[in-house]
Amino acid sequence: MRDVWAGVAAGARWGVGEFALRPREMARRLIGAVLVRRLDDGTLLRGVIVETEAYLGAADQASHARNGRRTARNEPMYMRGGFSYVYFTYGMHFCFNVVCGEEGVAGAVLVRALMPTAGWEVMAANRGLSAGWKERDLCRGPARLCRALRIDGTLSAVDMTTSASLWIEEGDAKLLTEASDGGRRGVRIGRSARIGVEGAGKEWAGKPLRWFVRGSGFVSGTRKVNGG
DNA sequence: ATTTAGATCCTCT
DNA sequence: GAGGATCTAAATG
Repeated sequence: MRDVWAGVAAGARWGVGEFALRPREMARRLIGAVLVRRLDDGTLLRGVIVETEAYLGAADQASHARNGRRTARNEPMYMRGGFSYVYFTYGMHFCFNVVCGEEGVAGAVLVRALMPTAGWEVMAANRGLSAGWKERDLCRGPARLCRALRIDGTLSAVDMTTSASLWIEEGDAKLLTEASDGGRRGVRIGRSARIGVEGAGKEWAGKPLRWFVRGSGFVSGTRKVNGG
C-alpha cells in the first residue's frame, strides 16, 4: 500500500485529478481513502474505505450502464470523475458510488464498507441501533453505510470535489493499518468476485472486481468470500 | 457459522 | 410485470 501514498498529504481533499482513473484502478486507489459526510447541522462523519467494487461501462453485464444503457437513474455514471452516484434498490436501500474517468464514459466504484473514525454516536442513531452496537457494524455493507452517513438520492450527481456535504480525503497509512486488524503482517489487499451480481451471468459475475482489506472486521461478506 | 425467507418499491422492458 | 450492486431475524448445523 505504501506506493499509493507516495507524494500525497494525508487529509487533503481529492480534486478532479484523483478521480481521473478507470474503475479498476479507482477501486484499488479508494481503499484507504477517507469518505467524509457533513450533515446540515455541521456534524462531520468520517470513515476509512475498506471495501470497494468496480463497475464498468457497456461490456460489464453487472453494471447499470451495461450495453450502453443511459437512463435518468444511471446518468451520473457518465459524468466526469468526482461526482457521486447514489441509487435506490430492493425497495428500501441506497448505495453510494464514486464516479470516475472522463465525461461521457460510464464508470463507477461502489463503496461497500468503512471503518468509522468520527461520529460513531450519530451513525448509530442514524442506523436506528440501540445500546450495545459495535463500531464494526456501523458501516459494514453498502446500504448500512448509506444509512449511517445519511446518504440518499438527494446526494446523487453531487460534485465531490466542491461539495460541502460529501467528499473524499487522502488516507493515512496508520489508519489503514488499524483497519486491517492490527496489520502485523502488513496491510494486505484481497480481491474477489463482486457480491450480489449472480444474475449478470458467469463471465461478469465471476470477474475479480471487488477489493477489500484482508482480515478486517469492518468488511462485509462471509469468511469464505474474504478468503479467511 | 451458514442458510433461508420476507420486506418493499423504484426502474426498466 | 419482473427483478434488483441488500439487510434482518429466525432457523438450523
